[in-house]
Amino acid sequence: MRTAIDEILNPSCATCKELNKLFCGLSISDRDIFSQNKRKNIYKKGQVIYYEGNYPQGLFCIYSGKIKISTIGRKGKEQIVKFKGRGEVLGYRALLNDEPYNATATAISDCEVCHISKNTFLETLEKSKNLSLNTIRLLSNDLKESEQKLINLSQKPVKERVAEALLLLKKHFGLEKDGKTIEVNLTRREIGEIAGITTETTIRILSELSKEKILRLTDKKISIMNLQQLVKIGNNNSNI
Amino acid sequence: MRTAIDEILNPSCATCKELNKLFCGLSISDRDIFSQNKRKNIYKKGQVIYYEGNYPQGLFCIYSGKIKISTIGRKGKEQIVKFKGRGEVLGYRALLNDEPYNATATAISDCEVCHISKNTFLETLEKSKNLSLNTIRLLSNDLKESEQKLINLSQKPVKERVAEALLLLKKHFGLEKDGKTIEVNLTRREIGEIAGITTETTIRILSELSKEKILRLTDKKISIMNLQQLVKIGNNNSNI
DNA sequence: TTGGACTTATGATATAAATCATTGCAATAC
DNA sequence: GTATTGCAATGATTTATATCATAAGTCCAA
Repeated sequence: MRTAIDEILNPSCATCKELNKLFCGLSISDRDIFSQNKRKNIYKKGQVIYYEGNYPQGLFCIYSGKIKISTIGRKGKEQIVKFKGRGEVLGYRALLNDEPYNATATAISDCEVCHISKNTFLETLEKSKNLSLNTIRLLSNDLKESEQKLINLSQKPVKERVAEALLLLKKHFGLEKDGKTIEVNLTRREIGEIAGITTETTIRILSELSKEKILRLTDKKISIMNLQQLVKIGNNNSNI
Repeated sequence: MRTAIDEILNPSCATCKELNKLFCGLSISDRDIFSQNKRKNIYKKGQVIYYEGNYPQGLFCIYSGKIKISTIGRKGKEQIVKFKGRGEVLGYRALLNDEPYNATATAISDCEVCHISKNTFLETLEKSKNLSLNTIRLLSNDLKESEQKLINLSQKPVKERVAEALLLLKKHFGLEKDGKTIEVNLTRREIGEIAGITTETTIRILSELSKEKILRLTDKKISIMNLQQLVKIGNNNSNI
């Protein structure tokens, strides 16, 4: 019988189910298979969950914490591809293609991450209609985001890209109780890595947005004082 | 009974099956359902198969010809996202998400394109394990290409992007019998739209590559005289 | 508590690529 | 046969952003 201690050490996948778009709608028995074949691991801020180029051994599920997915581009410059938070799954693209990861996953806060073995996942995928339909939904949504980002990143000037990066952070991490401050601590360099621009340019754009009263910068925290205007600058189609 | 005329007017999906990654491995009965619920249409070069922003009514399958997928970015500038050829399927991302197309599909040569209705596809997807696993493979492969393109497009200088665009064309459309000339006619503007750069810059880069004896430019045709060098410039990871 | 390693900040300079402008050429229309 | 349009080609100019340089503030470790 499962005790409260068990639940803390290795939480049941049922606990996560509302958060997790991949496993929702799965049968009890399928969820039990996942619960029994996974382990929860701890990653400290800055630690790496998986490295670009390595082969996936399974699927990762975030139980708590925040993770960035990034790759090394030109001249060793890091490019942040996306963020993942509580309840989200990572590493499935590489797992499904049976290919090396093409990006590195790094904890940007302390994290608890479950790991489901490759065989467990792939066998269940073969059996479960719901799981494969959920996977299709997840992938096609990722594809949409990636294709949209492609256009944005290659065609928008830096100010719009920074605005967009901030909106992305807001969408993904939410706001503090004040309803204005983005609930994440990132350096200027990391924000630049989302927008694909240099640190110096990022700093300049941020202070420009601050002078325009669109943002307020306090310590590492960024508060959105004029969301409407920021959205207008980012003029982005979806990340409000 | 199907006659030869039937086959020309509305070819059986069985005919395409080796080419088509989505339908391969499907049961006879599933393939018959597709065969019976589709129509083959003709599109002349330059005609549009579907428009960005419109809702999908079904799935398109290329029986013959070449199609470009593009979107309108900044300042009305067109960005070519990818190409599709014989046997390939298009429009599934939007169909699966039940969202508007986020790009426009245009014939770049005369085409025959089959159309399978939305319901037929989605119902079969619910029923057929093979179809959903194939869909997953297709999507995860698209996702990989899109994520890779993201890094390339945003970080590489124009010369590398042009080299890459040419390699992409070679991969997708192949070479003529001489083993050097790319089997497609595109304007300089269109090549620029693949690489995300202006027409003038494209022309300059192409003539530079021509001076370096890497390319030979004759009329609209582009011949790759030094593939090794072109790959080195594109230093791309996968599109050889 | 001092030194080192980051991070923010800002100015000066360099540079890649866009934009603007012109010309010639080939294909198509009148 | 001439006008018109679209594309290739190239030069001159502009502009956005990267790069280089410096300084001050902050965090952490020894």
